[in-house]
Amino acid sequence: MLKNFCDLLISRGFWNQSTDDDGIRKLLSNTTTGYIGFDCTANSLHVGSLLPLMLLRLFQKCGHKPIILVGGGTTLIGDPSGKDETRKILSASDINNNKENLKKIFKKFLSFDTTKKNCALLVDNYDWLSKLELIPFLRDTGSKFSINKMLSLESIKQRLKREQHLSFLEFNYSIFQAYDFMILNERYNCMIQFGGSDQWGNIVSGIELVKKERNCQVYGLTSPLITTSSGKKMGKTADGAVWLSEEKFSVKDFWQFWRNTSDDDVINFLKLFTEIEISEIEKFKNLKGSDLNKIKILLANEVTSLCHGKEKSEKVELEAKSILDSSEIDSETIDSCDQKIVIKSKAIDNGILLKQLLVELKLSQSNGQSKRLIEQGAVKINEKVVKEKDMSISNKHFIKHPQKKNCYYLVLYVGKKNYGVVELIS
RNA sequence: GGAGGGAUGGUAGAGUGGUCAAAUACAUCAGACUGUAAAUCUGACGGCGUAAGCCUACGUAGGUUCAAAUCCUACUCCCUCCA
Repeated sequence: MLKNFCDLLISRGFWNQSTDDDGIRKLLSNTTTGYIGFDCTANSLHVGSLLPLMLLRLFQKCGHKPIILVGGGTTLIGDPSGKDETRKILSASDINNNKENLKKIFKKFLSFDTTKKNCALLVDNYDWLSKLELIPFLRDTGSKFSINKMLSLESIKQRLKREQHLSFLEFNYSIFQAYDFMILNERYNCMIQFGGSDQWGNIVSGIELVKKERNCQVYGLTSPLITTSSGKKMGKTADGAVWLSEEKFSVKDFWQFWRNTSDDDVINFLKLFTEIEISEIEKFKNLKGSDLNKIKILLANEVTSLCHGKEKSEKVELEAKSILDSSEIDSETIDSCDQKIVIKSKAIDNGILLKQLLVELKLSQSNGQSKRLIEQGAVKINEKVVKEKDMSISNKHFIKHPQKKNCYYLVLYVGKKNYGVVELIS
């Protein structure tokens, strides 16, 4: 059992705003139940959702009971919070599929071991939202909401102010979220809701509803929205999000994502996304330059282990080392490289164009791009920069595999971090 | 129901008959410097082709024209305002 949850949250940077500081401290001095809602708009979560996951994990470690609510019902509506545009409405089967995939991720962070009293619980608001009937719902619950108040919710206000479209469907979102809280309170005695700071309005609505409807004081706590030091929303790269599931984002890239954290974020990220003791992290605070750079490896290892398992994390760390630090690539890296093709030596008797090879290895999108990359000095064959854009590769470029007999290979680099292996068989 | 505005490359956003593969910015990619960071500087940034060049692209389908992102017609979608 860990120490006080509140202090833990504050010291690690999870605490943004609460509805009642003292009340929450008091509540959390005994074991209690809390929840966070997740949309299932995608079939995986990205690093943006890592923060709430870590928060729930801590919550559970402190002995409390976490509930994960997946928004099977609310996803049919779409939350206007923090969005300029109407969200896409998904089909029920998509949502179901997404839900299944999300479960796999949750299991990595929370214990669902039912023999324990505080095992995590996964619920879907579709279970109750889908059963609602409009007229009774409007009478019982709708009457508790004031339009005047709803219009002043930040998420709604923003949309109206900018004269952006807001459908009635979306307008109802916060009512449903409030209703969720009420149901969870009723069924599981759920006392606190967590969420990102953009969820504040929705959380408060829920608290008010529970108060009115069930005469019970519940609480809310938000965590800050994490932006990188350069002010961008975290976890969005150019190609899209940094996903937590391997199928959508390779472990290698995931590790690299954390490895490349900018200096100013390292300490924060260690606090938020790893379980390294805070006292330990404090020691890193004064590090600069290459010393700080080394800490990023620790960060990458920790987060990757948590999300993908220690084994995979260690493997990619090793891989990273061998690509960059040594001129010789170890045999394991050659064998396990994701970007690898095997060709028959006969097939290249007359040579094969380097630019085509790059495309086949997915190191380049097109021959044209290959050419440009070569011209810019980005392409290396076995560590040697090649600038001849129409170069042809033949048997003589291949080198002997350090262990396997009769096996020849070739390593192609594009830039410093991307590489692919071509294996030659007779 | 009525009136108006709009749809351009990953995004934002110029362009309103030929010089447009389409300004500019951001993003991205590569190179240099470093520490696999940030900042900065340099270059690239539709496809095919060694190249000349060819092909495909400005919401969709037609049309006018020697020539269309640009003009006309129909359609689809989006937005705003009034009721």
